Amino acid sequence: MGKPVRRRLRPEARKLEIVEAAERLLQAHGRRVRVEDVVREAGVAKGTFFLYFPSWDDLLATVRERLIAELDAAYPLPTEVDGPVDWPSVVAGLAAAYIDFASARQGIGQALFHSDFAERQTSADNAVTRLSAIIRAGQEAEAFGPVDPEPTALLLFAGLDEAARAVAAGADRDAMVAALQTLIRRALAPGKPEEFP
Amino acid sequence: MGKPVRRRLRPEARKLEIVEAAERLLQAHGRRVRVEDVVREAGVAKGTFFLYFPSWDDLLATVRERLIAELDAAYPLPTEVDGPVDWPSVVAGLAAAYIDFASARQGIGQALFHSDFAERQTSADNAVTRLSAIIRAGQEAEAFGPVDPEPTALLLFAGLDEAARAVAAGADRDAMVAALQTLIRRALAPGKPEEFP
Amino acid sequence: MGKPVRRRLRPEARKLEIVEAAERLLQAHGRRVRVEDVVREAGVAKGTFFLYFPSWDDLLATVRERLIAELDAAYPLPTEVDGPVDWPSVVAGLAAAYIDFASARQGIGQALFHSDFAERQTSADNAVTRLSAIIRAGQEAEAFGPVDPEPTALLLFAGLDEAARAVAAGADRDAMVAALQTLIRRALAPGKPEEFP
Amino acid sequence: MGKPVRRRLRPEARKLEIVEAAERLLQAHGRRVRVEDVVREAGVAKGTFFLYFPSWDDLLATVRERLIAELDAAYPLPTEVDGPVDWPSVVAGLAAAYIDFASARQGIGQALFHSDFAERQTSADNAVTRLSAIIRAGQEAEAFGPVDPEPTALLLFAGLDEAARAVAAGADRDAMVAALQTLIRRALAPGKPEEFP
DNA sequence: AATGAATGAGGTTTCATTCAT
DNA sequence: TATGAATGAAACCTCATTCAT
Repeated sequence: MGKPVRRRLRPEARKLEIVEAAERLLQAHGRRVRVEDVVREAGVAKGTFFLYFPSWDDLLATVRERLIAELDAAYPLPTEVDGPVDWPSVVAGLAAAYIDFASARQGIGQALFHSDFAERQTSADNAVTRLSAIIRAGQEAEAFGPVDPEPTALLLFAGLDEAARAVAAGADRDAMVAALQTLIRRALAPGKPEEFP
Repeated sequence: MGKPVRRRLRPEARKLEIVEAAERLLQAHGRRVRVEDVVREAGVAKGTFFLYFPSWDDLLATVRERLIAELDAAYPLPTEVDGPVDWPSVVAGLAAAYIDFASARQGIGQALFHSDFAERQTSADNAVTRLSAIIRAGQEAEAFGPVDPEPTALLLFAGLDEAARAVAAGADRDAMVAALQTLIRRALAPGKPEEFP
Repeated sequence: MGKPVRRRLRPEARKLEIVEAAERLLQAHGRRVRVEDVVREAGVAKGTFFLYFPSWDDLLATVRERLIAELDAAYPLPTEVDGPVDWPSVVAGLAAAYIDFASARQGIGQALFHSDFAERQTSADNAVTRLSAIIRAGQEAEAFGPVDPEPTALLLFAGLDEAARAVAAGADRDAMVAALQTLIRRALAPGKPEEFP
Repeated sequence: MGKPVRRRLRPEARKLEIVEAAERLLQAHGRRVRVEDVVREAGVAKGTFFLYFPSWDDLLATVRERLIAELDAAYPLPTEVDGPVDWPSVVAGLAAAYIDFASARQGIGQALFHSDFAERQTSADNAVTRLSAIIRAGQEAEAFGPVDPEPTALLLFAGLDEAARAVAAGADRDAMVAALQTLIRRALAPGKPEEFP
């Protein structure tokens, strides 16, 4: 009721409002969110959306960048730290943190990584790359066994992702975290292949 | 006058033709397949499709059931076999087999498990259940360590699924299988938790 | 008032209804006509339009083909006729006929030949080609002078087109026809170049 | 801090900058040019455009006036010259000049004369009026035959326009000019109607 | 006088589903 | 049982014009 007032904002502020509106909706409804929904949530006209995002995919790309930046900021790699690193603990800690982070952003993850958008992206697969870097670092420190880093990182990350989804869907978070940490410990434990039957 | 012959088939036969046409197309084109495509491939009219499948989702459900049945048939649980089972080898063999099975059906998997359809299903998660049953059986035979069967099965299955996708997308199949088998061996190896740092 | 009845027609009949509706509107409003207008005029749903014409351009292409076919049918080339042809009279007659034909279809002509659609077409320029064929035929019969057929046909056709537009816009039809016939007679009259100062 | 300097110009100067920017773009891209493009090229804000031109059509009207003025300045009527005028040569010269002038401004011509804008204008048809004045003058000097000046001017101008378009589109300029000059010579040649079969 | 953020009606196209035949 | 013509609700995107600053 009452005509919507035309609020004039600085471009970055307006763009941010739209992205945040989109994130709220994506979080709640995942892939199903449409431009129409976002502009209603953000309280702007349809044209305003396309003023800041030439296409829907550009919005998703922006959300994706923000998500990755947020993740990077929250859980920086311990590589740079001086002194010996307790790699098993680091990885276990990251795993728990990732589950909490990703399960709280399940809808966004779905829209970004399990949609047509994902197919169109030539994903740098940052998360997997990160994980395989950690595995290599741990191997160099002789904290981890001689597993093949890239495929193993891919497999473990799939587990991480699935765990987050399960937690978001209502699974027991603590059991999930425990299982994941056990899995990772065993997967990366030092020891020769033949010691594992 | 060139009027196409309307073949009158027994309902199950007609339904089967449609499902098989759908499977061929889903295999090739995944989520992108439309009703239009299926009826053309099956050589039936559009209305006929909805005669046998009240909605598109019902078709996918049927495809899903068949896929699971096929998997069950191809890789029956070794539980029933008499005599001692070499659990590690069984699991390793199943892993390789599953990758080959699923990577050859990547399009179907995408349409079934990574689409809006998947969301609407209250998946019984048969495959995960199967895997956790195997883990339990191995544990009873003291071939596997004391991991939590359900979550571990979920995580390992996520890895299996991702491995199949990667192979379908062109990754090195043998490296993938090797990494997966190593992961599973280590994950399920006997031994107390404290032996894994 | 009252829900629109769903009339089921044979595809050709329905397609024809849509084309004819489009022609009526194009005739009246030229380039301004939109899909929305056509479906309202034809009394069909929007989807029905795209059932028969994959895109708006396909409709225009169909209208174009019909227009050219109609023109060809109405004014067949006299080339095939036995016996000597009175070329000047033939051309004069065609000119008058073309003006009447095209001025009665001005809106359609605009939509087809003076719009973005025209730019997208690699026009075979049928009308100009026809005219230059006539000029060549008349030259072979020594009824016309030694003008360059192609460019001359292009120029004369531009005159024809403009004349039709002027008549459609309200100009004196008879004066226009007379001027055009005079122009053509003089343009094609036998005689060497130097006889024209 | 990098804030762009707002140049305060006399209104006519600012308006001129916009028009010239528009002309450059129209020349290059014809009908496709948008307000957005013009303001970027002119280096002004969008609102400024509408300060000087109440609507897009007003810009086009201004461009049109300038185009006609430029044409008038470049090729003044020889009417005012003392002494006998070689009318055929004058017209032939004008024809060649017009083709070169117009083909070099094809994009502008398209935007002005073959667009929705053209429809909305009640064109004074200056160019045609000019041409018919020349024909009358030549007739008074008994250099031209007894053709109807207005319609003939309209038809010949259509030819001129089409020739320019063809040349801009890549046709052989010299052949086009020659054909046009021949056409005009023959169209206006002295002689009674009955001498042309 | 000048800016540029904001608007929103309007345009084409897609496709699961319906229903007259 | 079978057909396939018909539907219409979305979906994304454009751009001349407005107006708060």
